Amino acid sequence: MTENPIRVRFAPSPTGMFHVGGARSALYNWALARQQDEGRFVLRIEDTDAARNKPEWTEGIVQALAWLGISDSDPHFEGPYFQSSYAGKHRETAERLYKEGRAYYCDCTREQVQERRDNPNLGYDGFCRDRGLEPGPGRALRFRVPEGGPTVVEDAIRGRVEFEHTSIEDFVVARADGSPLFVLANVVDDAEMGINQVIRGEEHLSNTPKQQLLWEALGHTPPAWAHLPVIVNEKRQKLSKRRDKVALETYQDEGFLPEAMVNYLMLLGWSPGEDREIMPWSQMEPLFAVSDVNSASAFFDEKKLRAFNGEYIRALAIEDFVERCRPWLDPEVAPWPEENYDEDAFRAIAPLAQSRVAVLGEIVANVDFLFLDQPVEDAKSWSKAMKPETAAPMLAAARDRLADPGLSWEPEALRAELEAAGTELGLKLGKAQAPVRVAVTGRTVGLPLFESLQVLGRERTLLRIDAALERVRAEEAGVAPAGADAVPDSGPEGSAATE
RNA sequence: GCCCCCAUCGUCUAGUGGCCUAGGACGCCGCCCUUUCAAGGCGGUAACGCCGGUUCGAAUCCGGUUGGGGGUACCA
Repeated sequence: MTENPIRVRFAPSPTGMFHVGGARSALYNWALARQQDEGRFVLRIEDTDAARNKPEWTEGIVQALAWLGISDSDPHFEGPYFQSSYAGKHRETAERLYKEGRAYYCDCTREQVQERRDNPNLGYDGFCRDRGLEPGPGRALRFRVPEGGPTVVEDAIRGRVEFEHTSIEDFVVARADGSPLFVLANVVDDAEMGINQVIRGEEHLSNTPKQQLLWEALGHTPPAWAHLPVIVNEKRQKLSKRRDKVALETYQDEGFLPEAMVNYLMLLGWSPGEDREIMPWSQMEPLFAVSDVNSASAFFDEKKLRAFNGEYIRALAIEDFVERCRPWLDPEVAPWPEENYDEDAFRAIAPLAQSRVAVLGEIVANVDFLFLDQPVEDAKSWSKAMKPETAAPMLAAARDRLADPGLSWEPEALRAELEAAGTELGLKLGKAQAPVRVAVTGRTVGLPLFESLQVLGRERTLLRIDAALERVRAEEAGVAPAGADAVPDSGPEGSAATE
C-alpha cells in the first residue's frame, strides 16, 4: 500500500495503570514496526487531560512496555512524545480550519444543542453553520461536515465501512477556551509524526470518519486504518478498569511471566496458524499481519493464560526459575521472618515446586513451611488429615521411627519408615502420610513429603510432629488445645472430632 | 432511539466453495502413573445462531432475521 517505511504509534493516556487491551494493541503495533528495518513504533503520551497526568504514570507506561519486550532503547522505538507539547500546533490548526472555512464558531449551549436537534437521531443540527460567528467567549469551533456523500473508511480488519454524512454531526474540534479536542489533537499529532498506519481498538471506529475528514481537510493522506476487536469479560462487555481485572501490573504482581502474557495476548484475535499456540515472540513477530486479525471480540480467559504461564514456567532452566521467584521471596513481602530464610533450602526444594506453580506468586505457599517458625494454620487441612482414629497413632508411630538416631535422613529411608508405620496401622501410604504432612507443613497438599522432610531437617520435623500429636491428643480429650501456637477453631474441627 | 461492528465447541481459534462425518488449544470428564498436589501419558465431551437464496456442491458467497458488542460529550 505504501512504499514508505511503516510508522505506527501507540498513544495511551496516562491513567496510572496499563490496560491489557492496550498491551495487545502495543504488541501488534510493535510487531509491524519491527518487521521493517526502518519501521518505527512511536510512543505518544496523550496527556492533554491535565487532571490525569503525572510524570510517574508516564514512567509506568514505559516500564510496562519494557516488561512486554517493547524497549525504548530499541532502534524501532521512537519517543515518548507528549501530546501536551503540541498544543500550539493544535490551536494553529484549529485556526486554520476556521480561516479556510472548514470550521465555524458556534455559541450554542449544551441545552440549546439538545433543543435544536431537528432530527432526533443526530446530535447537532448545524444551527450556527452560516451565522458567520467570529471567535469569541463561549464559542466552540465546529467542523463543517461536507454535505452529501459518505466517507468511506478502508479498514484492514473490517474492510470497507461507510458512514453517511447525514449521520455525522458538525462535531466540535476546539472548546470555547480554544483547547483542542481529542479528535483534532489526535489527527494533528499523527499527521505531524508521519503516522501512516493506525492500529487501535474498535471503540475508535466511530471516530474514524471524523478523523479521516480532518486529515483530508488538512490536505493529508489519511493513514491505513485497522480497528482491533475489543477484549471482553465473561459477560461479553468491553473490559473496564472499574469492574474487571485489566491492569497489566496486577498480572505481573501475581507472577505471570511476560513471555506467557505476550504469547497469550498475541493470540487474542490472531493466530499464527498450523495449530500452533505456544510460540515465542521472536517467531510470532515476523508472522503477524493485521489483515489476519479476527474481527470478533475476544474474551480474556485467565484460565488459559494460567495454563500458558505454567508451560513457560516449566520450560525455564532451574536457575532461571529460582531467579524469577526472587521478588516473592523478598523479605518485604514474604510471610516469614527475614532471618529464617535459607537460600540453600530454597534451591534444594525449588525443582519440586517448578511444575506445581501456575504463577510465580504461588511459590510462597509451597515453601513457607521451611521458613516459618510454625507451619501455617489451616483449619480445613487439619480437620481433614487429623482423623481421631488414626491421626494420633500414626503421628506417634512416625515420631518413634523418625526419631531413631540411626535413621538416614533421606527421602527413600523416610518413605520406608512412614510406609511401615502406616502398614502396622492398616493404612496405605496415601492415608498414612497425610497427618505427617499437615503436622509439618500445615496443609494437605504440597510438595512431595519426603523431600520436604529432608530439607526441613530432622530436628524441626520431630518438633512439629510432637506439637501436632499433643494437639490431637488434647482435642481428643475434649480439651481446647493450649499453648501459644494453638489457634482456636470452632466449626469444622469440632464436628470432625466427633466423627 | 440513531450510527457502526460482530457471529465456528463453555472459551481462544483453524477453516477462505468440494481436502470438514469441522482441526488445535484452554477448560471439563474418565483412565494410567502416583506419598498429597501438580506435571506427564492415553481417551472422551463439545460448535458452524436462525431463515431464505446463489451453486452440481456451502461453515465458507448474498439477503434477511435474531442475538451480542462498540459509539453516540465543548472525555480520551
